[in-house]
Amino acid sequence: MASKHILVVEDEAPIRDMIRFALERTDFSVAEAPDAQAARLAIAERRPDLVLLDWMLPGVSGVELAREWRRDELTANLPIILVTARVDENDRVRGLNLGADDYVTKPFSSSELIARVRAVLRRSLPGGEDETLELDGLILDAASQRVTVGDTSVKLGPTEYRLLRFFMSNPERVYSREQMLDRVWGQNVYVEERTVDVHIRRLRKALAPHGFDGFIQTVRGSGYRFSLKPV
Amino acid sequence: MASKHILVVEDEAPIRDMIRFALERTDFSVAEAPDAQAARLAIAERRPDLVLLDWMLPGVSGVELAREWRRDELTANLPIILVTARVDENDRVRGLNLGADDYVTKPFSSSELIARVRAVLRRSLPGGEDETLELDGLILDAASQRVTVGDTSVKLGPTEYRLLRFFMSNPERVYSREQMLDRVWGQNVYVEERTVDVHIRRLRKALAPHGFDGFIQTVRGSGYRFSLKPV
DNA sequence: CGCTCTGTGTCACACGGGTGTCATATTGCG
DNA sequence: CGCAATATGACACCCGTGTGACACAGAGCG
Repeated sequence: MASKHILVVEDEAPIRDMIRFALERTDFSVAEAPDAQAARLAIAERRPDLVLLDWMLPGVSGVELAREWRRDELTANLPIILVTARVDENDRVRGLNLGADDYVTKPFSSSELIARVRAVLRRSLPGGEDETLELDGLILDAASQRVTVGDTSVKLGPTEYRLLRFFMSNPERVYSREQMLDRVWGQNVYVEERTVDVHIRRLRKALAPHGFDGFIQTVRGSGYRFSLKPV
Repeated sequence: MASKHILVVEDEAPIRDMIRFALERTDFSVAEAPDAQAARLAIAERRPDLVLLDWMLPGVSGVELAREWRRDELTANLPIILVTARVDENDRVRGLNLGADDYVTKPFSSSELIARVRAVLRRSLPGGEDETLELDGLILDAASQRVTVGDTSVKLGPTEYRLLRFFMSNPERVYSREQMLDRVWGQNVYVEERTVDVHIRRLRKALAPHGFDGFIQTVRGSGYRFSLKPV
């Protein structure tokens, strides 16, 4: 397959070089940007499959940049791995809560970096692009981030959307709450497992008027499953 | 909750004991092997959910063993964590390249070990492989945790499901109540042996409408057996 | 700057079903 | 027949899940 393109946004040249070296050795294609402005240009020029984003940047910080991208429809589901020297737990939580897919703290080994990059890419692969999923009349259009059934649209929050997207990409399969947190919320997030229940309920509630709530099934003691077959 | 089974391949007894202690305290089920040959036997006897493999072993080294497993279709995606005293980055890369899922260097703390074990297990599917077992029309799909016969699905509680899964993975063989408690309930659990009888009955009752209850046979004085041949 | 609105995570509580244990009936074997 | 092992039904407890409410943080807007 064509090698994945990765954008490295990092102001310190030595670290940037180290990352580039590690990535290129593993056969990734790499673009670099020292600051937010350069990063915007780089993205416009060639859309990367993943962004390695330094938390601390001169001028517009990595956090702000990430939030900016998350708001824009075009870049909303661009996989982002935050790179930071901070170890503060609060920062970690904040970073992940704004939608980063993973989090790497300096110093890190190149093998760790590669592993995380691979993991995130692997997860975002199915349906990472503007794929539109359709299951039994339920249509999820990734390009417009919209879910419709027939001609009426289903109103979903961002998390519910990602949850449904995950389910529709992986139907007929049981996932534990932990796995769902990993793949829908992002790796290394610390949120209560029971939070999943709440979002499951919200998703069910949103799907109920259209009769699709039965597809989300509880597997007691294990987790949840998205299935076309009734219980 | 059936605990995960972990095989520890390590020639130095003190280290092996330390690892075993740390794992068992965290409620993992542990098997040990001091060398490659013993490891092969242990895997044949009971397939582990994960292997902790020492790099340096007398005779056939851990690296060779890992490569051997990776070649065999049956063990190709068995999660492996390499344990080693080496810190050379080249070795690390070699280890990961031959398919190890993670890498621990001695000396390591038991908490680090546990963390890595958990992380690797989390990535692999719940219940090990997503194999689907089929015996004479009775289908058990591990991915969706569903049991079907024809197009109707069989309603099972969690314990009955695990029990049936155990039986279908090991048919034509008698197991004592004690063995079944170990493998289905998980070791370190204290429940009455008679409890097995009750769950056997529940499983039979669930399978009866489909005519599969005869497969679960009582072996008086020994235990139970799952067999396609009638008594 | 302050307001509202929306989305999110966490908690408390309710409830239903799963689970283990016992008492009793039944079966198998010497 | 007598004893031991197993089958079965009943039952109480408790864990896992559903659900509503709430606090909090950002975004948008005047």
